[in-house]
Amino acid sequence: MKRTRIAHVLAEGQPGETHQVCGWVRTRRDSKQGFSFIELNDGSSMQGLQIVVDADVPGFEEIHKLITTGASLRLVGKLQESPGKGQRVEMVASEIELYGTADADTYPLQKKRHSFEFLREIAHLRPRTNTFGAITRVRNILSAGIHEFFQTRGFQYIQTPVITTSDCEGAGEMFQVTTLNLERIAQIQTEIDFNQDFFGRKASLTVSGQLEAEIFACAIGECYTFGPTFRAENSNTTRHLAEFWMIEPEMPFYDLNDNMELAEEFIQFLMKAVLEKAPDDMQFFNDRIENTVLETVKQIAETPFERVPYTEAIEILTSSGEKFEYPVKWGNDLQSEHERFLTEKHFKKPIILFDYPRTIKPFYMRCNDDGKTVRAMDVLVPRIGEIIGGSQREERLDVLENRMRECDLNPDDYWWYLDLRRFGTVPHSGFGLGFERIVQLVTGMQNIRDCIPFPRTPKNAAF
RNA sequence: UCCCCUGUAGCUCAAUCGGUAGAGCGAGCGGCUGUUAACCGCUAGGUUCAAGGUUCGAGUCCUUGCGGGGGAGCCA
Repeated sequence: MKRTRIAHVLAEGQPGETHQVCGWVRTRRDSKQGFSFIELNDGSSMQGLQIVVDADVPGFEEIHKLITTGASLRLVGKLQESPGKGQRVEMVASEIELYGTADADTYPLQKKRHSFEFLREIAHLRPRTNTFGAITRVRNILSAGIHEFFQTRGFQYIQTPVITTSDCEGAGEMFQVTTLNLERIAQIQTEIDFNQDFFGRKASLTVSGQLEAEIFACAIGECYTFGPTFRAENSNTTRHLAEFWMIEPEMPFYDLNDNMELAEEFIQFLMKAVLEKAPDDMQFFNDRIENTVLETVKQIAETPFERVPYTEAIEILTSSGEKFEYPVKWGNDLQSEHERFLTEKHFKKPIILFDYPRTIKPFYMRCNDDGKTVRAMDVLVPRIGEIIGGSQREERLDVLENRMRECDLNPDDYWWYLDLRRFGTVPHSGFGLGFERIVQLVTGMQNIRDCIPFPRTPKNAAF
Protein backbone atom coordinates (compact mmCIF):
# COMPACT_ATOMS: atom_id res chain seq x y z
CA MET A 1 0.00 0.00 0.00
CA LYS A 2 1.25 3.45 -0.91
CA ARG A 3 1.88 6.02 1.76
CA THR A 4 -0.56 8.93 1.96
CA ARG A 5 0.76 12.27 3.14
CA ILE A 6 -0.90 13.50 6.29
CA ALA A 7 -1.66 16.87 4.70
CA HIS A 8 -3.71 15.00 2.12
CA VAL A 9 -5.53 12.89 4.71
CA LEU A 10 -6.46 15.98 6.71
CA ALA A 11 -7.61 17.95 3.69
CA GLU A 12 -9.40 15.33 1.66
CA GLY A 13 -9.62 12.05 3.57
CA GLN A 14 -13.14 10.67 3.93
CA PRO A 15 -14.51 8.44 6.70
CA GLY A 16 -14.30 4.80 5.67
CA GLU A 17 -11.16 5.18 3.57
CA THR A 18 -8.11 3.12 4.48
CA HIS A 19 -4.70 4.79 4.37
CA GLN A 20 -1.11 4.16 5.28
CA VAL A 21 0.70 7.03 6.97
CA CYS A 22 4.28 7.36 8.17
CA GLY A 23 5.90 9.97 10.33
CA TRP A 24 7.17 11.03 13.70
CA VAL A 25 5.26 10.98 16.97
CA ARG A 26 4.49 14.33 18.52
CA THR A 27 2.60 13.05 21.53
CA ARG A 28 1.03 9.91 22.87
CA ARG A 29 -1.90 10.01 25.26
CA ASP A 30 -2.97 6.78 26.89
CA SER A 31 -6.45 5.96 28.06
CA LYS A 32 -7.52 3.63 30.82
CA GLN A 33 -9.28 1.21 28.55
CA GLY A 34 -5.96 0.37 26.96
CA PHE A 35 -6.09 2.38 23.77
CA SER A 36 -3.83 5.29 22.97
CA PHE A 37 -4.02 8.49 20.98
CA ILE A 38 -0.97 9.12 18.86
CA GLU A 39 -0.45 12.43 17.15
CA LEU A 40 1.67 11.79 14.07
CA ASN A 41 3.38 14.45 11.96
CA ASP A 42 5.15 13.85 8.66
CA GLY A 43 6.06 17.45 7.91
CA SER A 44 3.55 17.80 5.10
CA SER A 45 1.37 20.09 7.17
CA MET A 46 1.28 22.06 10.36
CA GLN A 47 -1.39 19.85 11.88
CA GLY A 48 -0.69 16.24 12.72
CA LEU A 49 -3.03 13.29 12.37
CA GLN A 50 -4.68 11.85 15.46
CA ILE A 51 -4.56 8.10 15.40
CA VAL A 52 -6.46 5.87 17.80
CA VAL A 53 -4.58 2.66 18.50
CA ASP A 54 -6.54 0.00 20.36
CA ALA A 55 -4.75 -2.39 22.69
CA ASP A 56 -5.54 -5.38 20.46
CA VAL A 57 -3.75 -4.01 17.39
CA PRO A 58 -1.14 -6.70 16.61
CA GLY A 59 2.22 -5.90 18.15
CA PHE A 60 1.05 -2.72 19.84
CA GLU A 61 1.44 -4.00 23.36
CA GLU A 62 5.15 -4.77 22.87
CA ILE A 63 6.02 -1.37 21.44
CA HIS A 64 3.51 0.71 23.40
CA LYS A 65 6.05 2.18 25.83
CA LEU A 66 8.52 2.91 23.05
CA ILE A 67 6.12 5.21 21.23
CA THR A 68 7.46 8.44 22.66
CA THR A 69 7.85 11.92 21.24
CA GLY A 70 10.17 11.68 18.25
CA ALA A 71 9.72 7.95 17.52
CA SER A 72 9.02 7.04 13.89
CA LEU A 73 6.05 4.91 12.90
CA ARG A 74 4.19 3.37 10.02
CA LEU A 75 0.45 2.97 10.51
CA VAL A 76 -2.41 1.59 8.48
CA GLY A 77 -5.97 2.33 9.43
CA LYS A 78 -9.44 3.39 8.53
CA LEU A 79 -10.53 7.01 8.76
CA GLN A 80 -13.49 7.97 10.84
CA GLU A 81 -15.23 11.18 11.75
CA SER A 82 -13.63 12.35 14.98
CA PRO A 83 -15.94 12.37 18.01
CA GLY A 84 -13.47 14.63 19.80
CA LYS A 85 -12.81 18.27 19.15
CA GLY A 86 -9.85 19.62 17.22
CA GLN A 87 -9.91 17.54 14.07
CA ARG A 88 -12.33 16.61 11.31
CA VAL A 89 -11.12 13.06 10.81
CA GLU A 90 -8.92 10.66 12.72
CA MET A 91 -7.51 7.25 11.98
CA VAL A 92 -8.32 3.99 13.73
CA ALA A 93 -5.20 1.89 13.41
CA SER A 94 -5.29 -1.72 12.31
CA GLU A 95 -1.56 -2.10 11.73
CA ILE A 96 1.39 -0.48 13.43
CA GLU A 97 5.14 -0.70 12.88
CA LEU A 98 7.82 1.03 14.87
CA TYR A 99 10.66 2.18 12.61
CA GLY A 100 12.83 3.83 15.22
CA THR A 101 12.67 4.81 18.86
CA ALA A 102 13.63 8.16 20.36
CA ASP A 103 14.81 7.66 23.91
CA ALA A 104 12.94 10.19 26.00
CA ASP A 105 15.92 10.75 28.28
CA THR A 106 18.23 11.82 25.50
CA TYR A 107 16.01 13.06 22.65
CA PRO A 108 16.45 16.85 22.86
CA LEU A 109 13.04 17.84 21.49
CA GLN A 110 10.41 17.79 24.17
CA LYS A 111 6.71 18.25 24.06
CA LYS A 112 7.12 21.87 25.01
CA ARG A 113 8.28 25.21 23.71
CA HIS A 114 11.99 25.58 23.11
CA SER A 115 13.93 28.78 22.61
CA PHE A 116 15.19 29.49 19.09
CA GLU A 117 18.71 29.80 20.50
CA PHE A 118 18.54 26.26 21.81
CA LEU A 119 17.06 24.94 18.57
CA ARG A 120 19.94 26.50 16.62
CA GLU A 121 22.27 24.23 18.57
CA ILE A 122 20.36 21.21 17.30
CA ALA A 123 19.90 22.32 13.71
CA HIS A 124 19.69 18.70 12.60
CA LEU A 125 16.51 18.16 14.65
CA ARG A 126 14.82 21.53 14.55
CA PRO A 127 13.07 20.87 11.20
CA ARG A 128 10.90 18.46 13.20
CA THR A 129 9.34 21.31 15.16
CA ASN A 130 6.16 23.11 14.17
CA THR A 131 7.88 26.40 13.57
CA PHE A 132 10.67 25.08 11.38
CA GLY A 133 8.33 22.84 9.45
CA ALA A 134 6.26 25.90 8.66
CA ILE A 135 9.29 27.99 7.75
CA THR A 136 10.56 25.26 5.45
CA ARG A 137 7.23 24.96 3.66
CA VAL A 138 6.96 28.73 3.26
CA ARG A 139 10.55 28.90 1.99
CA ASN A 140 9.61 26.34 -0.60
CA ILE A 141 6.52 28.26 -1.69
CA LEU A 142 8.59 31.41 -2.03
CA SER A 143 11.26 29.61 -4.07
CA ALA A 144 8.70 28.19 -6.45
CA GLY A 145 6.96 31.56 -6.57
CA ILE A 146 10.16 33.30 -7.59
CA HIS A 147 10.63 31.01 -10.56
CA GLU A 148 6.96 31.21 -11.46
CA PHE A 149 6.98 34.99 -11.40
CA PHE A 150 9.94 35.30 -13.73
CA GLN A 151 9.18 32.33 -15.94
CA THR A 152 5.67 33.54 -16.75
CA ARG A 153 7.17 36.89 -17.72
CA GLY A 154 9.68 35.41 -20.13
CA PHE A 155 12.74 35.85 -17.93
CA GLN A 156 15.55 33.31 -18.35
CA TYR A 157 16.99 31.61 -15.29
CA ILE A 158 20.77 31.84 -15.49
CA GLN A 159 23.55 30.46 -13.31
CA THR A 160 26.37 32.78 -12.38
CA PRO A 161 29.60 31.46 -10.87
CA VAL A 162 30.02 30.80 -7.19
CA ILE A 163 33.80 31.13 -7.48
CA THR A 164 35.01 34.39 -8.92
CA THR A 165 38.37 36.00 -9.59
CA SER A 166 37.13 39.53 -10.06
CA ASP A 167 38.80 40.81 -6.97
CA CYS A 168 36.71 43.86 -6.28
CA GLU A 169 33.05 43.38 -6.92
CA GLY A 170 32.60 46.15 -4.43
CA ALA A 171 29.87 44.61 -2.30
CA GLY A 172 31.76 43.78 0.84
CA GLU A 173 34.44 41.48 2.21
CA MET A 174 34.96 38.23 0.32
CA PHE A 175 35.77 34.68 1.39
CA GLN A 176 38.98 33.51 -0.20
CA VAL A 177 39.03 30.21 -2.06
CA THR A 178 42.36 28.43 -2.17
CA THR A 179 43.97 25.01 -2.41
CA LEU A 180 47.27 26.31 -1.06
CA ASN A 181 48.48 24.61 2.10
CA LEU A 182 48.24 27.56 4.42
CA GLU A 183 49.79 25.78 7.39
CA ARG A 184 52.92 24.97 5.42
CA ILE A 185 53.13 28.41 3.89
CA ALA A 186 52.89 29.99 7.31
CA GLN A 187 55.98 28.06 8.35
CA ILE A 188 58.22 28.53 5.34
CA GLN A 189 57.44 31.81 3.64
CA THR A 190 56.02 35.25 4.29
CA GLU A 191 54.83 36.13 0.79
CA ILE A 192 52.07 34.19 -0.93
CA ASP A 193 52.43 33.48 -4.63
CA PHE A 194 48.92 33.18 -6.04
CA ASN A 195 50.36 31.89 -9.32
CA GLN A 196 50.78 28.63 -7.41
CA ASP A 197 47.12 28.58 -6.42
CA PHE A 198 44.45 26.49 -8.15
CA PHE A 199 43.28 29.20 -10.52
CA GLY A 200 46.69 30.82 -10.85
CA ARG A 201 45.35 33.92 -9.20
CA LYS A 202 43.48 35.00 -6.13
CA ALA A 203 39.92 33.63 -6.10
CA SER A 204 36.91 34.18 -3.87
CA LEU A 205 33.31 33.22 -3.33
CA THR A 206 30.88 35.49 -5.10
CA VAL A 207 29.27 38.42 -3.34
CA SER A 208 26.89 39.09 -6.23
CA GLY A 209 26.02 37.70 -9.63
CA GLN A 210 25.02 41.07 -10.96
CA LEU A 211 27.93 41.82 -13.25
CA GLU A 212 27.63 38.40 -14.87
CA ALA A 213 23.85 38.75 -15.10
CA GLU A 214 24.36 41.99 -17.02
CA ILE A 215 26.33 40.01 -19.61
CA PHE A 216 23.33 37.80 -20.27
CA ALA A 217 20.76 40.57 -20.03
CA CYS A 218 22.68 42.31 -22.80
CA ALA A 219 22.46 39.20 -24.96
CA ILE A 220 19.37 37.12 -24.34
CA GLY A 221 17.05 39.62 -22.71
CA GLU A 222 15.44 39.62 -19.30
CA CYS A 223 17.06 37.14 -16.97
CA TYR A 224 17.47 36.37 -13.29
CA THR A 225 19.78 34.53 -10.94
CA PHE A 226 18.79 32.72 -7.77
CA GLY A 227 21.73 31.31 -5.92
CA PRO A 228 23.98 31.39 -2.89
CA THR A 229 25.93 34.49 -2.06
CA PHE A 230 28.75 34.96 0.42
CA ARG A 231 29.81 37.95 2.47
CA ALA A 232 32.69 37.73 4.91
CA GLU A 233 31.55 40.76 6.88
CA ASN A 234 31.82 40.50 10.63
CA SER A 235 28.12 41.20 10.94
CA ASN A 236 26.35 40.14 14.10
CA THR A 237 22.76 41.15 13.53
CA THR A 238 19.34 39.59 13.15
CA ARG A 239 19.33 40.55 9.46
CA HIS A 240 22.70 39.31 8.15
CA LEU A 241 24.14 35.97 7.14
CA ALA A 242 27.57 35.11 5.80
CA GLU A 243 25.94 32.71 3.33
CA PHE A 244 22.55 33.62 1.96
CA TRP A 245 20.48 33.25 -1.19
CA MET A 246 19.92 36.15 -3.48
CA ILE A 247 17.65 36.78 -6.44
CA GLU A 248 19.06 39.16 -9.01
CA PRO A 249 16.94 40.02 -12.06
CA GLU A 250 18.60 42.02 -14.81
CA MET A 251 16.65 43.59 -17.68
CA PRO A 252 17.77 45.27 -20.88
CA PHE A 253 15.88 48.36 -22.03
CA TYR A 254 14.45 48.95 -18.55
CA ASP A 255 14.87 52.36 -16.98
CA LEU A 256 14.63 52.98 -13.24
CA ASN A 257 10.84 53.35 -13.36
CA ASP A 258 10.44 50.01 -15.12
CA ASN A 259 12.78 48.56 -12.52
CA MET A 260 10.75 49.91 -9.60
CA GLU A 261 7.54 48.67 -11.17
CA LEU A 262 8.97 45.17 -11.51
CA ALA A 263 10.30 45.13 -7.95
CA GLU A 264 6.92 46.14 -6.55
CA GLU A 265 5.04 43.63 -8.66
CA PHE A 266 7.52 40.92 -7.66
CA ILE A 267 7.18 41.46 -3.92
CA GLN A 268 3.42 41.66 -4.10
CA PHE A 269 3.31 38.47 -6.13
CA LEU A 270 5.30 36.61 -3.46
CA MET A 271 3.10 37.93 -0.64
CA LYS A 272 -0.03 36.74 -2.44
CA ALA A 273 1.51 33.35 -3.19
CA VAL A 274 2.24 32.72 0.47
CA LEU A 275 -1.19 33.86 1.65
CA GLU A 276 -2.87 31.68 -0.91
CA LYS A 277 -0.73 28.55 -0.65
CA ALA A 278 0.15 28.37 3.03
CA PRO A 279 -2.84 29.70 4.98
CA ASP A 280 -2.34 27.29 7.91
CA ASP A 281 1.34 28.09 8.28
CA MET A 282 0.63 31.82 8.02
CA GLN A 283 -2.03 31.54 10.69
CA PHE A 284 0.48 29.74 12.89
CA PHE A 285 3.05 32.51 12.43
CA ASN A 286 0.41 35.08 13.29
CA ASP A 287 -0.75 33.18 16.39
CA ARG A 288 2.58 32.07 17.77
CA ILE A 289 5.41 34.14 16.31
CA GLU A 290 4.33 37.68 15.50
CA ASN A 291 0.73 38.83 15.79
CA THR A 292 0.93 41.46 13.07
CA VAL A 293 2.44 39.32 10.35
CA LEU A 294 -0.78 38.46 8.51
CA GLU A 295 -1.85 42.07 8.48
CA THR A 296 1.57 43.19 7.27
CA VAL A 297 1.78 40.64 4.48
CA LYS A 298 -1.75 41.39 3.32
CA GLN A 299 -1.07 45.09 3.36
CA ILE A 300 2.12 44.73 1.34
CA ALA A 301 0.28 42.51 -1.13
CA GLU A 302 -2.43 45.09 -1.75
CA THR A 303 -1.09 48.57 -1.12
CA PRO A 304 0.84 50.39 -3.84
CA PHE A 305 4.37 51.18 -2.66
CA GLU A 306 5.20 54.82 -2.02
CA ARG A 307 7.95 56.19 -4.27
CA VAL A 308 10.07 58.84 -2.68
CA PRO A 309 13.16 60.55 -4.06
CA TYR A 310 16.03 60.53 -1.57
CA THR A 311 16.03 64.33 -1.44
CA GLU A 312 12.35 64.39 -0.52
CA ALA A 313 12.93 61.73 2.15
CA ILE A 314 15.58 63.95 3.71
CA GLU A 315 13.09 66.81 3.82
CA ILE A 316 10.45 64.61 5.44
CA LEU A 317 12.94 63.48 8.06
CA THR A 318 14.27 66.94 8.89
CA SER A 319 10.80 68.46 9.18
CA SER A 320 9.31 65.51 11.09
CA GLY A 321 10.21 66.83 14.53
CA GLU A 322 11.34 63.31 15.38
CA LYS A 323 14.50 63.03 17.46
CA PHE A 324 17.10 60.83 15.78
CA GLU A 325 20.32 59.56 17.26
CA TYR A 326 22.13 60.22 14.00
CA PRO A 327 21.79 63.54 12.19
CA VAL A 328 19.84 63.70 8.94
CA LYS A 329 21.87 65.42 6.27
CA TRP A 330 21.72 65.40 2.48
CA GLY A 331 24.65 63.36 1.26
CA ASN A 332 24.68 60.95 4.20
CA ASP A 333 23.31 57.47 3.90
CA LEU A 334 20.08 56.92 5.79
CA GLN A 335 20.46 55.12 9.10
CA SER A 336 18.27 52.21 10.18
CA GLU A 337 16.29 54.52 12.45
CA HIS A 338 15.57 56.87 9.53
CA GLU A 339 14.41 54.07 7.28
CA ARG A 340 12.23 52.66 10.01
CA PHE A 341 10.66 56.04 10.66
CA LEU A 342 9.79 56.47 7.00
CA THR A 343 8.34 53.04 6.39
CA GLU A 344 6.81 52.31 9.81
CA LYS A 345 5.68 55.68 11.07
CA HIS A 346 5.43 58.20 8.27
CA PHE A 347 4.13 56.22 5.29
CA LYS A 348 3.16 53.05 7.18
CA LYS A 349 3.76 50.90 4.10
CA PRO A 350 6.58 49.75 1.84
CA ILE A 351 8.45 52.58 0.17
CA ILE A 352 10.88 52.82 -2.68
CA LEU A 353 13.56 55.44 -2.19
CA PHE A 354 15.38 56.47 -5.35
CA ASP A 355 17.89 58.93 -6.79
CA TYR A 356 20.51 58.67 -4.06
CA PRO A 357 23.63 60.84 -3.83
CA ARG A 358 26.34 59.35 -6.06
CA THR A 359 28.93 59.58 -3.31
CA ILE A 360 27.28 56.86 -1.25
CA LYS A 361 26.49 54.43 -4.07
CA PRO A 362 28.61 52.05 -6.17
CA PHE A 363 30.23 52.80 -9.50
CA TYR A 364 27.83 50.94 -11.78
CA MET A 365 24.74 53.04 -11.06
CA ARG A 366 23.65 55.43 -13.76
CA CYS A 367 24.48 59.10 -13.14
CA ASN A 368 21.68 61.62 -13.29
CA ASP A 369 22.04 64.87 -15.20
CA ASP A 370 22.08 66.90 -11.98
CA GLY A 371 25.63 65.66 -11.41
CA LYS A 372 24.81 64.82 -7.81
CA THR A 373 22.59 61.74 -7.80
CA VAL A 374 22.43 58.29 -9.34
CA ARG A 375 19.50 56.16 -10.48
CA ALA A 376 19.53 53.92 -7.43
CA MET A 377 16.55 52.48 -5.63
CA ASP A 378 16.04 50.76 -2.28
CA VAL A 379 12.80 49.03 -1.35
CA LEU A 380 12.14 49.38 2.37
CA VAL A 381 9.52 47.40 4.24
CA PRO A 382 8.27 47.70 7.81
CA ARG A 383 10.18 45.71 10.45
CA ILE A 384 12.90 44.42 8.09
CA GLY A 385 14.16 47.60 6.45
CA GLU A 386 15.97 47.24 3.16
CA ILE A 387 14.80 44.21 1.25
CA ILE A 388 15.78 45.19 -2.28
CA GLY A 389 18.63 47.27 -3.57
CA GLY A 390 18.90 48.04 -7.26
CA SER A 391 19.55 50.59 -9.95
CA GLN A 392 19.55 51.52 -13.55
CA ARG A 393 23.07 50.65 -14.75
CA GLU A 394 25.45 53.16 -16.26
CA GLU A 395 25.56 52.27 -19.94
CA ARG A 396 27.79 55.15 -21.13
CA LEU A 397 31.39 54.00 -21.45
CA ASP A 398 33.12 57.28 -20.66
CA VAL A 399 30.89 58.08 -17.70
CA LEU A 400 31.39 54.58 -16.30
CA GLU A 401 35.17 54.77 -16.60
CA ASN A 402 35.21 58.09 -14.81
CA ARG A 403 33.02 56.72 -12.03
CA MET A 404 35.39 53.77 -11.57
CA ARG A 405 38.34 56.09 -11.10
CA GLU A 406 36.27 58.20 -8.75
CA CYS A 407 35.69 55.05 -6.70
CA ASP A 408 39.42 54.16 -6.78
CA LEU A 409 38.85 51.20 -9.06
CA ASN A 410 41.04 50.31 -12.01
CA PRO A 411 38.95 50.14 -15.23
CA ASP A 412 41.42 47.58 -16.62
CA ASP A 413 40.24 45.08 -14.00
CA TYR A 414 36.72 45.36 -15.46
CA TRP A 415 37.65 45.20 -19.14
CA TRP A 416 34.93 42.66 -19.92
CA TYR A 417 32.31 44.68 -18.06
CA LEU A 418 33.33 47.76 -20.03
CA ASP A 419 33.15 45.77 -23.27
CA LEU A 420 29.39 45.56 -22.74
CA ARG A 421 29.39 49.38 -23.09
CA ARG A 422 31.99 49.38 -25.84
CA PHE A 423 29.97 47.10 -28.10
CA GLY A 424 26.24 47.59 -28.56
CA THR A 425 25.55 49.18 -25.20
CA VAL A 426 21.93 49.46 -24.06
CA PRO A 427 20.18 51.02 -21.12
CA HIS A 428 19.43 48.34 -18.56
CA SER A 429 18.46 47.85 -14.93
CA GLY A 430 18.28 45.26 -12.21
CA PHE A 431 18.04 44.65 -8.51
CA GLY A 432 18.99 42.21 -5.78
CA LEU A 433 16.65 40.68 -3.25
CA GLY A 434 17.81 38.81 -0.17
CA PHE A 435 15.83 35.58 -0.07
CA GLU A 436 16.06 35.05 3.69
CA ARG A 437 14.84 38.57 4.28
CA ILE A 438 11.67 37.77 2.37
CA VAL A 439 11.32 34.61 4.45
CA GLN A 440 11.83 36.71 7.57
CA LEU A 441 9.24 39.22 6.41
CA VAL A 442 6.47 36.74 5.72
CA THR A 443 7.08 34.47 8.72
CA GLY A 444 7.52 37.22 11.28
CA MET A 445 10.63 35.46 12.56
CA GLN A 446 12.80 37.85 14.50
CA ASN A 447 16.17 36.38 13.60
CA ILE A 448 17.30 35.65 10.05
CA ARG A 449 19.35 32.73 11.40
CA ASP A 450 16.08 30.88 11.83
CA CYS A 451 15.00 31.58 8.26
CA ILE A 452 17.61 29.36 6.60
CA PRO A 453 18.14 25.66 7.37
CA PHE A 454 21.82 25.95 8.26
CA PRO A 455 22.85 29.50 9.10
CA ARG A 456 26.41 30.70 8.66
CA THR A 457 27.43 33.66 10.76
CA PRO A 458 30.73 34.74 12.31
CA LYS A 459 32.00 31.89 14.54
CA ASN A 460 29.09 29.68 13.56
CA ALA A 461 29.00 26.96 10.89
CA ALA A 462 28.52 23.86 13.00
CA PHE A 463 25.93 22.17 10.80
C1' U B 1 34.27 45.66 14.88
C1' C B 2 31.75 48.85 18.85
C1' C B 3 27.90 49.39 22.91
C1' C B 4 24.43 46.94 26.30
C1' C B 5 22.47 42.42 28.44
C1' U B 6 23.30 37.36 29.58
C1' G B 7 25.45 32.13 30.95
C1' U B 8 22.15 28.05 37.33
C1' A B 9 18.71 20.61 36.50
C1' G B 10 17.37 17.67 29.82
C1' C B 11 14.48 22.63 28.56
C1' U B 12 12.49 27.63 30.34
C1' C B 13 13.67 30.38 34.41
C1' A B 14 13.99 31.91 40.05
C1' A B 15 17.42 32.45 44.27
C1' U B 16 16.23 39.27 48.78
C1' C B 17 21.83 42.73 51.42
C1' G B 18 27.34 38.06 49.91
C1' G B 19 24.92 33.32 54.28
C1' U B 20 22.24 25.44 53.48
C1' A B 21 20.64 25.92 45.10
C1' G B 22 14.47 26.13 43.96
C1' A B 23 9.99 26.06 40.64
C1' G B 24 7.44 24.88 36.15
C1' C B 25 7.86 21.87 32.02
C1' G B 26 10.22 17.34 30.44
C1' A B 27 11.68 12.21 32.27
C1' G B 28 10.64 7.52 35.47
C1' C B 29 6.79 5.13 38.45
C1' G B 30 1.59 5.06 40.01
C1' G B 31 -3.51 6.98 39.43
C1' C B 32 -7.50 9.10 36.34
C1' U B 33 -9.48 10.15 31.56
C1' G B 34 -12.46 9.99 23.85
C1' U B 35 -7.69 12.34 24.94
C1' U B 36 -5.62 16.60 22.19
C1' A B 37 -0.16 22.31 25.55
C1' A B 38 -4.46 16.54 29.04
C1' C B 39 -4.94 16.20 34.45
C1' C B 40 -3.43 14.42 39.86
C1' G B 41 0.42 12.16 43.21
C1' C B 42 5.38 10.38 44.15
C1' U B 43 10.65 9.93 42.64
C1' A B 44 15.23 10.93 40.40
C1' G B 45 17.94 14.85 38.40
C1' G B 46 23.35 20.27 39.90
C1' U B 47 31.55 20.75 39.19
C1' U B 48 25.81 27.37 39.09
C1' C B 49 30.36 28.33 31.35
C1' A B 50 36.05 28.29 32.43
C1' A B 51 40.37 30.21 35.01
C1' G B 52 41.98 33.45 38.65
C1' G B 53 40.96 37.14 42.67
C1' U B 54 38.35 39.63 47.13
C1' U B 55 35.93 37.40 51.61
C1' C B 56 35.15 33.69 57.61
C1' G B 57 31.82 32.52 53.53
C1' A B 58 30.70 33.71 46.24
C1' G B 59 25.37 31.36 41.86
C1' U B 60 25.68 36.59 43.66
C1' C B 61 31.29 41.18 43.90
C1' C B 62 36.11 42.04 40.73
C1' U B 63 39.55 40.57 36.39
C1' U B 64 40.37 37.72 32.00
C1' G B 65 38.72 34.22 28.43
C1' C B 66 34.82 31.51 25.83
C1' G B 67 29.61 31.04 24.36
C1' G B 68 24.60 33.22 23.58
C1' G B 69 21.14 37.41 22.81
C1' G B 70 19.81 42.57 21.54
C1' G B 71 21.28 47.23 19.30
C1' A B 72 24.79 49.89 15.85
C1' G B 73 27.88 49.82 11.47
C1' C B 74 28.33 47.08 6.66
C1' C B 75 24.44 45.37 3.40
C1' A B 76 20.44 41.82 0.79
